[in-house]
Amino acid sequence: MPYLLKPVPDPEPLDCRILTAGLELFVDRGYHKVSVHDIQKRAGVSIGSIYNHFGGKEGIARSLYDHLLLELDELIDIVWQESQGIRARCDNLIRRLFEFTETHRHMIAFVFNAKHTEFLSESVPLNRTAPFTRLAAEIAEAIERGELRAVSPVIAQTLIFGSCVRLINLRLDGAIDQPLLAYCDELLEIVWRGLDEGQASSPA
Amino acid sequence: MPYLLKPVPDPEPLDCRILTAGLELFVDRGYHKVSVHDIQKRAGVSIGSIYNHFGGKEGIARSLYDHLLLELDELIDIVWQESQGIRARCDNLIRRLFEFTETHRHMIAFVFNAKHTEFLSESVPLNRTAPFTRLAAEIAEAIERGELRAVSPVIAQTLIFGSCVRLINLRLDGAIDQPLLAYCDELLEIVWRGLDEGQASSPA
DNA sequence: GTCTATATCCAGATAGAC
DNA sequence: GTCTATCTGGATATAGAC
Repeated sequence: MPYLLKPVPDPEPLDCRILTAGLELFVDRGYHKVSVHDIQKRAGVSIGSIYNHFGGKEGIARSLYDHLLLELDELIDIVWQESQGIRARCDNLIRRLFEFTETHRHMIAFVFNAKHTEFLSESVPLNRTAPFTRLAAEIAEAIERGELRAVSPVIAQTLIFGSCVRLINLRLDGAIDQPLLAYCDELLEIVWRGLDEGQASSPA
Repeated sequence: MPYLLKPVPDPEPLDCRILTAGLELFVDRGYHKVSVHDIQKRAGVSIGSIYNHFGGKEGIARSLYDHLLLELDELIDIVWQESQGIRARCDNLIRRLFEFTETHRHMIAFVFNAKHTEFLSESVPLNRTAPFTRLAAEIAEAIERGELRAVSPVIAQTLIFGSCVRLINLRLDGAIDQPLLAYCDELLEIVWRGLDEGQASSPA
């Protein structure tokens, strides 16, 4: 199982191998161009095992989706404990996401660079999942508290995380050559310049 | 043929019916969940005709992609003639894109809300197509001329069009209830506040 | 639980009449 | 050029041995 936050256990169990194989193939080729046989082959297990564990291709994708969203939620927990104030917290989170984009490419790509509604029947769209609604709520509350300018929450969310996700997309699509961290400070400075209460300043 | 800028001819020719049917089905169900038979049925033509005109399903998608990008490029022509200065031009363009999102949903969705690399073999990724590289170049030049703050071009592009595209995505995914025009002024004000040379001001 | 071999289905593509 | 009928490949899913 592809862990974003925890180390992978050593003699990797069968279901982890299946998930890892699926993740890599889905991201590299696109979900619809991957067959169960491809996954079976790469994972080094039989078709029977795949159907036993996950019930088929979509089951693998759904398991990956659920798992990675859970890890994202845990990441937010960590970040929210580490930092205080909406700005520092968002900075921290975005910086980590940019890092993970380089170090855990497949996982970030599966979450941010795929259209899940096209292969997960009845899946909640990404922006209604727990981590995303949570971030949306945090930003809305920060606006109410006066930590950010009094703008529409949806606009603030778009500016802050939309631009972050957009950069991740561009990087994963090969449109940006440098690691995203190279742009992190600049991006955040501009975003907060647009959204900060008070005038454009940049306290760390 | 689904025209973004011109009216549709009245006794709609056969190849237009095919393209329109394909566009609607691709957007509503997702490319991979549409069969040539579905398109044939909805367009009211035979399979043979589809293969004659477009060579198959992918041919339809490619034709749509090429055509819509061309129309987007023409739209930029129009906008660039109508307005002067990077800010007014971007405002104008974004406003029109937001309008089209309401009035020409399928076309906007096909261009901005689909992963073309997943079904068009060897297709240029969206951000390397003519209209997008053109916009990127315009922004980079505006920065050089001093019309915008001296930031990395890729960041400025992300802020301006990334946030615009992101809002379109959210709207098309049903995450935003109001027409995007309701947010247009607010979005642009914040974006330019972050990017304008001189201090945050808002000349119409 | 894991495997191989096999069945079933359906999408993409073609052939050939009109 | 347009149509119907048909072929073929490949994917999902299952059956049944081990």
